[in-house]
Amino acid sequence: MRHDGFMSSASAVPESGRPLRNVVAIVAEGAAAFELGVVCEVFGLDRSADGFPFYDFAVAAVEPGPIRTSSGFVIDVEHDLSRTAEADLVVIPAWHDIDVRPPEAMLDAIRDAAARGARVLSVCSGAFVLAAAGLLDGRRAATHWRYADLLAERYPLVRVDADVLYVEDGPLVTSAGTAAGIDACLHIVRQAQGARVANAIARRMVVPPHREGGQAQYVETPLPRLRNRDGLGEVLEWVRTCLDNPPSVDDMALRANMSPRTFARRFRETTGSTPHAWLLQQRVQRAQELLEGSELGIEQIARACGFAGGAGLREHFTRLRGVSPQTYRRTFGGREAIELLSRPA
DNA sequence: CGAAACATCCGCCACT
DNA sequence: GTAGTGGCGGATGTTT
Repeated sequence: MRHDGFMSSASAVPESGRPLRNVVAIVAEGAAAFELGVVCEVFGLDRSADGFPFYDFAVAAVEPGPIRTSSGFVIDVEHDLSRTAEADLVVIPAWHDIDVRPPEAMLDAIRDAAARGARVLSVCSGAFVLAAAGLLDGRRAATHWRYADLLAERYPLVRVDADVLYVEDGPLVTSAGTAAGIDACLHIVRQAQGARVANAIARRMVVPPHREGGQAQYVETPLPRLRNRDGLGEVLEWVRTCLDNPPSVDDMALRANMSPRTFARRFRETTGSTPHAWLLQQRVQRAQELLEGSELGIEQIARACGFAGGAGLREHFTRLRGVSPQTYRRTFGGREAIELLSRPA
C-alpha cells in the first residue's frame, strides 16, 4: 500500500489526472461569505510546513477592488479574471442572484478554463453560472435543493440531481448548498493529492470523522431518502459492523454482487482507496475511538478491531497515526488528539 | 527481528 | 471501434 505518504502523493500526479496547484475563486458583488470561506479554508491556507500540498490560490473578480458580500462586509479583491488563465481549478462559490445573468467576461473565463482542461467547481447557486456558460448541457449537476427545480426548468439539457451532496461529471464538479462545498472541495483534493491528504485536511477542519473514507458514504447517500446506486455504500456500512472479524476482500465483493476485480475498481473510483487499505483505516479508527472512549486494554482493543494481538494493532496504528496506541491514550486526548492527527506520519 | 504462509493489488489481456 | 468486465500472475503487503 502506497497511499500513506504525503510527500510522494503531494508532489506526484496521482492516478486521476492533471496536477492541482493553481486555484482561483471568482466572486462578484453580493458574494456569499461562507461558500467563499470554504474554498479559502481548503485551498487558501499554506499548510506546506506540515507536509500538505501548497496551492497557489487567488480570489478574482471581473473588476478588482472592493466587493460587498451578502453579509454586508467588504472584501478587497486584487485580481481580475486574467488570473484564471493559468488555473488548474476555477471555483464559483455561489451566485448572488440567479435571475441575473453573469457577465460575459466571467462566462468566457470559465469556458476557456474548461476548454483548456482545467476543472471547474461550483457551490450552491454557482451552478447557475456554469449552466449559463453552457458547460452543464448534457451533464449531471447538483445545486442547493431550493434551486434544483428552477435549474432543471431553465436549463432543460442539464440533468439535475437533487439528492446528492455533489456531482462530478467530466471536469465539472457541482455541489449542493453551503457545507456540501466542503465535501466537493475535499473530493477534488482527494483525486489530485490522494485520499490521505484529503482526510488529513478534513481532520484539520474538524469535519466529523465519519465523513472520511470516501465519497460513497455521502455522495451516493442522498440527503432525504436512502438510495445506493451501486451497493457500495451498503457494503461499507456492513463492514463497519464486523470490524472485530474483518471480511476478506472477496467477501466484500460477494456482498456487493461483483467480481473481486470489478469490486476493487469500483472501490477505487468512489473512495480513492483500495478495499483492504480502507478496511485497515476503519479498524485503526475504531481502535482510536476505543483508546479514547473506553478503559479496555490494548490487547482487548486489538481483538475488537480484528487484530490477533497488540503487535498488529501497534504496527498499523503507528503507521497510520504517527504515534503508538499507548502514547495516543496516555499523552493525548480531546483537542490535542485532533491536532496530533493532523500531522503527517 | 526474520521466515514462511497467506492475502491483496494492479497491469495485462481476452472476452462480451 | 469503444467500453466495461473479470481472470491471471507476479510484486507487494499482511499475519502468524
